[in-house]
Order: sequence, then structure tokens, then C-alpha cells
Amino acid sequence: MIGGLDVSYVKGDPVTACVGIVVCLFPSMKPIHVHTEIVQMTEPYISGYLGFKEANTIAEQIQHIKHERPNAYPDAFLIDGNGVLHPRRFGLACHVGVLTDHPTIGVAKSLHFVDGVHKNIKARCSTLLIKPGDVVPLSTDSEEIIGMALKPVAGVKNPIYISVGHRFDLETAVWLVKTCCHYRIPEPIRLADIYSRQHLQRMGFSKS
DNA sequence: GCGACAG
DNA sequence: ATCTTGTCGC
Repeated sequence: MIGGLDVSYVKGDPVTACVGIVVCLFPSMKPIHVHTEIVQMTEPYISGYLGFKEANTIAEQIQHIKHERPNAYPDAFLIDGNGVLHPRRFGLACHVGVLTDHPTIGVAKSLHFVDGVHKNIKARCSTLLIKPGDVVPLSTDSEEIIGMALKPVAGVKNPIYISVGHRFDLETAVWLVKTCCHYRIPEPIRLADIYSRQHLQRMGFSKS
């Protein structure tokens, strides 16, 4: 089993949010557990410090399912954000991994600025990522590979950026994420996003 | 000073 | 993150 988490927000309301968690069977990606919960955020979003804003609430959901639904507790969690592909090599996925002492992988939809890694990457990806499964290593000036850009499925132009969060090696992480992708975003995270924002709407937090 | 900046 | 239906293209 593989789990995914995502946090949705309300426009103009920096406090109210909804955290969603979805657990899927592997590798079928059939969802076997879904939970969403309204939460109150206390910290602001500051680029490079996402972990300080979302890690606690995400970790709480993981502990919750671990105790309430032990038979649906997955082998690892996919987190929307970065792992060691981070200015200080410690993004949101690392925070969550340490707090829960469980394997995590960071999956970002856009490339966060990391000194030394951002050179020519965008251009290289557009030319090197041809078929599904193709990857482009994201390395530091010191040849240290801290993440990987992956073309998850056919048709998508923008890659997703994968990095180790906790108790994983990059190759295994990329393989795992790849098999979770039916669309650009791996199913556990994609579904967690859908259900969490759906919950906010049904609570009367929509915009129209 | 300018640019860059996960969710 | 959020604003958001139809629509162009394979």
C-alpha cells in the first residue's frame, strides 16, 4: 500500500485548510482508504520553509490513520513538496518522515529554487524527457544528485520533481512514483487533493 | 541592486 | 495554494 497527502486552502483565508490522506493498493492504485479533515494553520507560507507550515498537520494525519486504521497503514507516503531537493536539503517530506519515523518521498509539481541546481534544467528537460519514465538528474555543483525530474506519463509536458524524503534511495523512489502515475500527479496525492478541496466546498467555503 | 522562490 | 469551462489537438 502507498499513501498520499495534500493540503487545500481557502482563498483569502490563511487559517482554514483541509488535509486529505488517501491510501491505495500497490500497484493497482485502487484507493482503499480516504480521510479529510478541516484544520487550522498557524504558520505562514515562506518559500523554503513549507515544512514549518504543513509538516505537523500532515504528520498528525499519518499518526491518526496508524492508530485508527492500522490495516490501512501504507508502507510509505508521497508528500506534495520536496524532500532533500531543498536549499538546506531538508524539505517538507523530510520533516514528515522524521516526525512519523516512516518512509516518505517528496513529489513537487514545480522546481523549487536550489542554488546550483537550476542551471539549464528547464531547457534540458524539454529536450531530454521524451517518453514516459525518462528522467533528468538534478545535481548540485558538487555532482551530488539530490533529485530527479520525471516524465510520468505520455502527453504531459511538464515533469514532476522527485526527491528522497526519509528512508528511501532515489532510484527506488522514482520507480515507486512512476508506477503510481496514471496522470501527471501520482494517484495517492492527486486523489488526496481532489477530496480535500471537495470537503472544503461542501463545508461552504467555495468562491461562487 | 536584480533575479529566484515547493504549497 | 487560489481563480476555473470549454476547447484545441492527438
